[in-house]
Amino acid sequence: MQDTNPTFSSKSEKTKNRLLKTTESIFATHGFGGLTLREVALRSQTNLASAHYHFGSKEAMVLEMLQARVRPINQRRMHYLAEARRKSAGKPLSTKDILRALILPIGEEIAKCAHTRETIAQLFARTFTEPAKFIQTMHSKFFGELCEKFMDELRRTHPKVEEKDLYWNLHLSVSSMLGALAQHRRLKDFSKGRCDQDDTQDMIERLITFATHGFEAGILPSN
Amino acid sequence: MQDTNPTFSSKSEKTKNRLLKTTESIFATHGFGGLTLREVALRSQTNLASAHYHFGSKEAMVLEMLQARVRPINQRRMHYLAEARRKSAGKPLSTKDILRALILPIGEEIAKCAHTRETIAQLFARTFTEPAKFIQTMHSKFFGELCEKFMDELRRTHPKVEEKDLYWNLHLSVSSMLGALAQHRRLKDFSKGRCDQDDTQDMIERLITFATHGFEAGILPSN
DNA sequence: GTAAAATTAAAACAAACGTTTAAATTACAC
DNA sequence: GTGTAATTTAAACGTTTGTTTTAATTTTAC
Repeated sequence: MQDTNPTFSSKSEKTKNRLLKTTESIFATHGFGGLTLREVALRSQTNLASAHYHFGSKEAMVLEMLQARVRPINQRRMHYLAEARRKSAGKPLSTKDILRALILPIGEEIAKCAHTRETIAQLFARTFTEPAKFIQTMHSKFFGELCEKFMDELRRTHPKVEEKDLYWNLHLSVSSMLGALAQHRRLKDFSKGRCDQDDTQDMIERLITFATHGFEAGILPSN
Repeated sequence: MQDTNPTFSSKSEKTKNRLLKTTESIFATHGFGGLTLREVALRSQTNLASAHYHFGSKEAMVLEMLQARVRPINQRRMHYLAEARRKSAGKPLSTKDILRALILPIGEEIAKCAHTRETIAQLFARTFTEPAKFIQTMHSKFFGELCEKFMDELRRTHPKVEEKDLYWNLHLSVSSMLGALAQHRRLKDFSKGRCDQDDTQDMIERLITFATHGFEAGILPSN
């Protein structure tokens, strides 16, 4: 609560944008309950009332911030999937291609925001673990449809595999991705600096490899 | 906040135990910030002040509840590791044996508490994602040492693999486990009932397979 | 330049929170 | 049974929260 980061939101920026950026930063580290409108106002150099003026409520402000982050990522996921299908010329995609389309856009988004690379990972993960009901609702809306698109692709690639096994291993793949993001800090703590946790590219590649082989092992009849 | 579950804590039980059980239930679903002493008192059929009388503070109460859950799990992890080493008679363990020792105790703990099977998974996951600082501190204490024990074992099994790669893939294995627990509900939502999410045994087996193959793929020189 | 609209600022509100206090009740040793 | 400690209860306290209100200021349009 007492980080005194200025959150580098210069006054020149529009107020609404400063509010969103500050909200993002605080939400990532402190969660929805730990985010205070008074601290948002302080760090974004605005007034306490401006959050309500621009968004109507604390909930609405956080929701808008989250959607602004999630939407482009999901669009890029669909883009990668479409591109892969175009290249494959009708043949089913590989498991790795599908999971890459799922995971890569997250890495790209992290790489984009240079100044908040450490906390942006937590932001996405928190979207999934936040207890607040309105966030879970948003989450269902955003990912319900996406999930079915990916399932369609997985069914095409693995036509003989039971539905149940596909769901389970997609679930595990998504979970490993989110878990890795959420626990990103822990890697530094426990490895005592032996891992370069700031290398986003490296992390994404590791994640894709991990998920792909985990997935394929899980849909085998034996084992 | 307005679940009216009685939390089935009969008055016959000692007050302190009723408080801990109720705390566990609410913390799992609402997190630390969402847990209210007034609701704990209500659902455990005690007084608002009793939390402070028995534990000193809200923080101390939650901490005690968490430690009571985490400690036996970690003990069993060490037990499985020791047992595997005994059976192997000096030879290095398989990756699967090591990860099984890590994952299996969670499943056993979930299977034990029949009435809270759905929420207990969230409980463990929340331990890792909670923003509250005192929880992160506890977490470091409890898992820092454990992590090194597992790393020792992994080094023995994979002597030629770089330290960095072992850390990363242990991290990914733990992450997939926690992610799967945290997102347990989502599986039901997205699979529309096609997955039996209540089969703990099945979940654990899937997790072990997923993590093992993900891990081993991640420490290969190529790929 | 001026009126209207949009935005920012300051102050106060009611509700909810963890905590404390002090009295009432229960449990237990002798 | 009596007295002492342990426990439970009820009430209040001081903060902090999101929100609302009202006034001041800035921006925009003509």
